[in-house]
Amino acid sequence: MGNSRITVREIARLAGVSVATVSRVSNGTGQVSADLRQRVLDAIELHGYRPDHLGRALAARRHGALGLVFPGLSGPYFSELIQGFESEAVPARASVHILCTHLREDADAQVLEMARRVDGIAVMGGTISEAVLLQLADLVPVVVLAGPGRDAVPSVGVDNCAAMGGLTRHLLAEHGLRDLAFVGTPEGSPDVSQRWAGFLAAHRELGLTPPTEPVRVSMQQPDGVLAAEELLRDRRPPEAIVCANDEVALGALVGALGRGLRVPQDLVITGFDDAPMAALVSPPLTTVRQPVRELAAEAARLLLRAADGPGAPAPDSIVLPTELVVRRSCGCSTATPTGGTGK
Amino acid sequence: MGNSRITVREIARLAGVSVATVSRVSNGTGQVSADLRQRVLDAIELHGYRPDHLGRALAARRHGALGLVFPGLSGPYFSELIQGFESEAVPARASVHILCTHLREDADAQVLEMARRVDGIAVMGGTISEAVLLQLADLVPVVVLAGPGRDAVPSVGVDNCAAMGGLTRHLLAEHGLRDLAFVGTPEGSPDVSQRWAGFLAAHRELGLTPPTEPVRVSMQQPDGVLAAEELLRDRRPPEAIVCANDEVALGALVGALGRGLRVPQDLVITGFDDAPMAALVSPPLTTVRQPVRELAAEAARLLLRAADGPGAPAPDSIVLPTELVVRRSCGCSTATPTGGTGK
DNA sequence: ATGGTGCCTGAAACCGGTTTCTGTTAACCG
DNA sequence: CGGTTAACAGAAACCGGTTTCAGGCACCAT
Repeated sequence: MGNSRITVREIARLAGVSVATVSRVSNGTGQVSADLRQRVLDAIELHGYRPDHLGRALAARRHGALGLVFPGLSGPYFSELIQGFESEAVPARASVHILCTHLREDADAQVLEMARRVDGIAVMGGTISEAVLLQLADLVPVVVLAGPGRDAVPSVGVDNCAAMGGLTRHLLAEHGLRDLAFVGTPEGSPDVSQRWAGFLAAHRELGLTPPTEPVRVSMQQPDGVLAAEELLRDRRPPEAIVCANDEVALGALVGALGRGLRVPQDLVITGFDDAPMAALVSPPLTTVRQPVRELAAEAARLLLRAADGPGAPAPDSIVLPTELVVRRSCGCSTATPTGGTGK
Repeated sequence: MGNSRITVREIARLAGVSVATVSRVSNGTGQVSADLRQRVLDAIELHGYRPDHLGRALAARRHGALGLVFPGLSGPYFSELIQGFESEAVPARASVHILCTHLREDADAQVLEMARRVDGIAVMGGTISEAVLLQLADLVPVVVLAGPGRDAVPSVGVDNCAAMGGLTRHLLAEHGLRDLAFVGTPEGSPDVSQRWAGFLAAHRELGLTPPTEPVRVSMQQPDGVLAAEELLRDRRPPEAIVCANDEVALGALVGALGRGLRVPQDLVITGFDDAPMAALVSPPLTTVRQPVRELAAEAARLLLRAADGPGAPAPDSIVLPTELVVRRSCGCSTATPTGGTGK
């Protein structure tokens, strides 16, 4: 490991100035004569001085870091999320702490612990209890990602209910399908809960009877395979499988193809998210595009702003638009006009 | 946002003791009489005092955080990696900073910046240049994950070359296949590079001629679909597609099934990693199991130890064993004896 | 010459903890 | 009872920066 740390006082001594002057030069704040500035810069350069992050953070009472909390990361969704978040955080010189609670029991304690190390936290909806969320919001600016906000906690998300409603209507009205299964666990996250609600609402709007229960599985690709097997083993399989996200849909697709079924002729499958794979599988997946990156970027922006000015940061909730992406897995032959479901 | 911060001095004043005593109580260090201890604990409890992380970190000259750097996160591999890393870091009360360089140009600067905020960094092999790696190692303990170490930089990984050699031999010798394609970009990461080397070596051992070039694609599922299409469009498609990881293999499988081919009768496909999906698709994927979680956990342990005692931390490199997992996608009818390829 | 103004500069206080060092007190021992 | 020792408590220094505050100085107008 390298040379021991060099401090401001060290540089000050070497340049024959005060620490205040060194600080002013290294931050570009305040006025310093050209002469001294150069002496200081030379000393800094010569000894490779870099101000210590901790000292600086302590003085500024600011960590220069944002936190991101979600249940567990898997799949393209979280990848996009993190990238969107970083795209805002990094230019603001804030590092990103990630915590996946992954159903651990001590998740609450860990989130609270994180609150003491960052300037703001974005929490995926449904990750922590409401009580802890409020407790958290009392410590540090918080925004809920893809979930409902609270009084003092703004949220960033999309209108899942409307989006899934649009997709479901497409299947019911334009394709005349009647026997739809929904795969996903509404209790698992607000996202899925709203999508299930939209699925039900679309049925009722058209005077149809939706299935009473969703097929409850977790949200990853392997779970889609399992769901497909469960549904197709049935003596009376559904006409369509409406999946709560693309990953499950891809799993279902693999499961269906593996059983020798043709999609969409024998079975219609739809997803949600418009992951990169969705366009590439055959048949390409009908789904709903969600601006995940923008969602996360928006959350980061909100947090940075709140961390900057503690003055009435207007905890508005933000809803970004989605877009129905019609491809072939629903039975459409070619790209039909895709309708935006914004807000 | 909550009440303004309470400090040690505040608690000390309220409890009628010195700050030293408060510190001793809140850390459990040193001796404090039962009387004073109780007074302090009461004050702490009453005002909900939690020592400030920055102040503490500054005094300890230690961030209480580890960094994890990789090119970009996608798929189950990184998910496992992060979880393994966290499984060691969190109990040690260290938070995890994540940086995905994702081919950004300023990646070097960002990694260096991260070095000033953490006590140690694990870098995925091939993420940053060797020069920067050495520079980094001069600032903070570093370990290379899944890639070659340097003199002063220990590494944690598996013997990819031997593992892929074993898999390739299985296809060549036991299944009598002759025309194998390799999908993956050796230049992209040390991992793939070694797997390609193992693929070539197995051919030569058996006196066979390997293909001269791999099919160069990126390592995600959509890329596997593309690779399959490219290979199968050929007038003389290969007998088997050996993929550099499971994600690409799953993509290839989807691509092949989508074209109406039967696996393994018409085409053999193998993966690498043993992702959860690998066992669930049909046919289940023959692959190599890598202890990703343990790899990451080992890296975290190494870093924590190095951060603790700067005294000669023995930068040993660690190689964990892999296991050939034979399933049906290679043509084996049932689970045959699986041979461990350890070290 | 005098007073006012603005630019630089450095001493010192501050951020919020930990730790050393010194001093007091009580216990224990011969 | 005198002396050594251990336990305990607090003042002050320290970690490495930033920022306030006051002073010195040159320049200008009166």
